[in-house]
Amino acid sequence: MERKLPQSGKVRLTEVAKLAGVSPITASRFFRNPSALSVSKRERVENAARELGYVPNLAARALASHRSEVIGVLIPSLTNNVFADVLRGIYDASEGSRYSIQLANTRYSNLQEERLLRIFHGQKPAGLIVTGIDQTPEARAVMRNMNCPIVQMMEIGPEPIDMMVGLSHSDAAFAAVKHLLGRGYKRIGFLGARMDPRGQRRFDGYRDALKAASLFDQRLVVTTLSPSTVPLGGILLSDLVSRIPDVDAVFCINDDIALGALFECQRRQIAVPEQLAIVGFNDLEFMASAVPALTSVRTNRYEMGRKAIEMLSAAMDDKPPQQRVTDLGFEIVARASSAPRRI
Amino acid sequence: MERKLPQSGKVRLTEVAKLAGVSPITASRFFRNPSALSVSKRERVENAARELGYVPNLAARALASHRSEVIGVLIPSLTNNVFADVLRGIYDASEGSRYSIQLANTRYSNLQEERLLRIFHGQKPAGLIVTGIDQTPEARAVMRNMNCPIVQMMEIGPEPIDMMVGLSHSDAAFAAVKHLLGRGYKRIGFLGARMDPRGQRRFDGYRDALKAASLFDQRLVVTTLSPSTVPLGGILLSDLVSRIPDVDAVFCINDDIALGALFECQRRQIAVPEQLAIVGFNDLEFMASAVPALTSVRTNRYEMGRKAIEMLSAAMDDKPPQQRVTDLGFEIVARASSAPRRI
DNA sequence: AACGGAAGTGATAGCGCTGTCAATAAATGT
DNA sequence: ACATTTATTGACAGCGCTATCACTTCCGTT
Repeated sequence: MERKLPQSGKVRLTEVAKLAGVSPITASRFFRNPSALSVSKRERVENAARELGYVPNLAARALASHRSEVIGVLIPSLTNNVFADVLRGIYDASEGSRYSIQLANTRYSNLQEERLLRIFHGQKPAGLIVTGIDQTPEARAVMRNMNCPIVQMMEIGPEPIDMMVGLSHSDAAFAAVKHLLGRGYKRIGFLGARMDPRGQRRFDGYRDALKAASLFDQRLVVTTLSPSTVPLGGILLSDLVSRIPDVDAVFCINDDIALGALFECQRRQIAVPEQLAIVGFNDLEFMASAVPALTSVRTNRYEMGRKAIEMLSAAMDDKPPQQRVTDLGFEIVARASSAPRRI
Repeated sequence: MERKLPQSGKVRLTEVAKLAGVSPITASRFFRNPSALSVSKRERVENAARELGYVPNLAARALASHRSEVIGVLIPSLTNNVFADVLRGIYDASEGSRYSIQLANTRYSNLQEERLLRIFHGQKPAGLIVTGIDQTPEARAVMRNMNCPIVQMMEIGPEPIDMMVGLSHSDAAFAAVKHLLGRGYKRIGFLGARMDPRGQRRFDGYRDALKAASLFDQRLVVTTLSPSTVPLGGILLSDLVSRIPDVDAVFCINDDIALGALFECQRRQIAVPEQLAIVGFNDLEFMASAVPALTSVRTNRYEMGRKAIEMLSAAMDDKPPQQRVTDLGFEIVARASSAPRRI
């Protein structure tokens, strides 16, 4: 905790330059753009840096160069498995680049999001990743002021702030329900929790698919604003089957709810899929293992994280943007829990 | 992306000071330690800062003060549910403080950990949180050089680098296996994946408990270095029951493996717990929902994250350390999957 | 041979803030 | 009334790095 003593092992760029026999600025260039150096100096600096164990002072770099090498990432939840995969993609892709990730949790709150954006704004990040497409006008205003490339991820929609990578949750839900309809199910319930914007859009897809088949019935919809958990899936299912005994399938807003619903069926001796088909959303790893294996909608979450960073990197390096909106799509992974209905 | 033009809204501390009619250093003090100012100047600076929308330049601050307000956090995995809870605790506790979290993923690699520590070292973090207690001597050397408070979390053990918060995984595993023994199970298998240090320690607890009862049998142990997943739990269980048909219980290295094992039992029509008891580790939310509900070892992960930040904060504010090592303990949550053995 | 231009290098001057210590004003004690 | 703290404030000097521009080669051209 002492700060007065000169740190023993402190190695500055100047030391590296001295050992390499070049000026500090040349040593600096080695780290920014090695190809600008002659081969001989490049090697000399490289060796000197290694020998001394030089670690650049990022604060000094940021101060002198007027830009931090930070990518801000705003996600609504740290608990939700879905974001674990996205974050892994983000961290993997950012590794090796000179950018570091600054993560913040909005907790599904627009106000929190605005607050965090203002904080990021002061840090002059090199890039920004936000979740979803429902930022408030105030939040959008802050972002436009930030003067850095921005990726909205998880979802795609109209009016990107800058760039987008994700999928259409309503299309995906629509396809999942179509799948159930195609397998002969007619009384298809909806189990929803949290009901954040993406959840809402999944509901929209569900509703539209059923309306198109003239099979929509509001009584089949069970939702809550509580966060999604596996136990909650059981509760929602209980509510549905006790009210509507003839329901023959459920589309769950995500896999946790689907798993909870499956367990509840096991508990109530409801045969899946003979008496009730189950479809989830996201295709987490456990879906394939469950008994019966659970149908789900695969989303490319890891890829989404990677792509977000790639799009940002390209923009930060002033590369021409390939496309502002990347649709990573989805895939209905049909498993036993939605086998074709007999009878 | 333009950097040549003077940023329009750039407000420096100097501007704030000028508007407030004080020297820059006084304005600076307002942000570090407002109580050092007279009431009148304090108000003047506060108003000036608000009026101009001043946002401090963190890079300049870090450079001048020789310390960043960053807490580095090293975790081995972003996918593992366990860390989601810990991270939530960390982010929740750090919110509102002036510290920001810098997260990095070691991927269960000591080399990565060393590399990341060196990077952090260059950033002069205000504090550091690392996972586990098995840092290499090199990593420990870097940390000792870092001149900031450090918390090792998840586990406790001898020779803390600085502070520790966690639990004894061997004690917890020992207790879990004792629980099974107490319920009348005798041929207790071990399903292990990843086998990171904490997994190893859980195995140690398992082995010691069985050896104490003279029931240890190496053939009951099935492990792999592959990462834990739910499907893998099924594979491990298959291996075990096909080789050792008379196994009557399994202690799983974590809940994902336990869930996979349960599904495999359902698939093979092995009655749980009548033919095979199952115990997991961590008590993730789904354990209580499963059919039958799965016994597990509850660990206080969220609390662990919070506590790590609290310990760091206290140390960073030069508060006297309460205790260097905090044992958050564990609790055996007995559920149907380890009901007392009949017969 | 003289020239323009590219490639490589270095000198200078800060970036915006805070540590340090000196200076002043106010408060206290004798 | 005087000396001596104590509370406030300011001047100065950098933190470690890089933007900028100027300078030196060393080419290939005409």
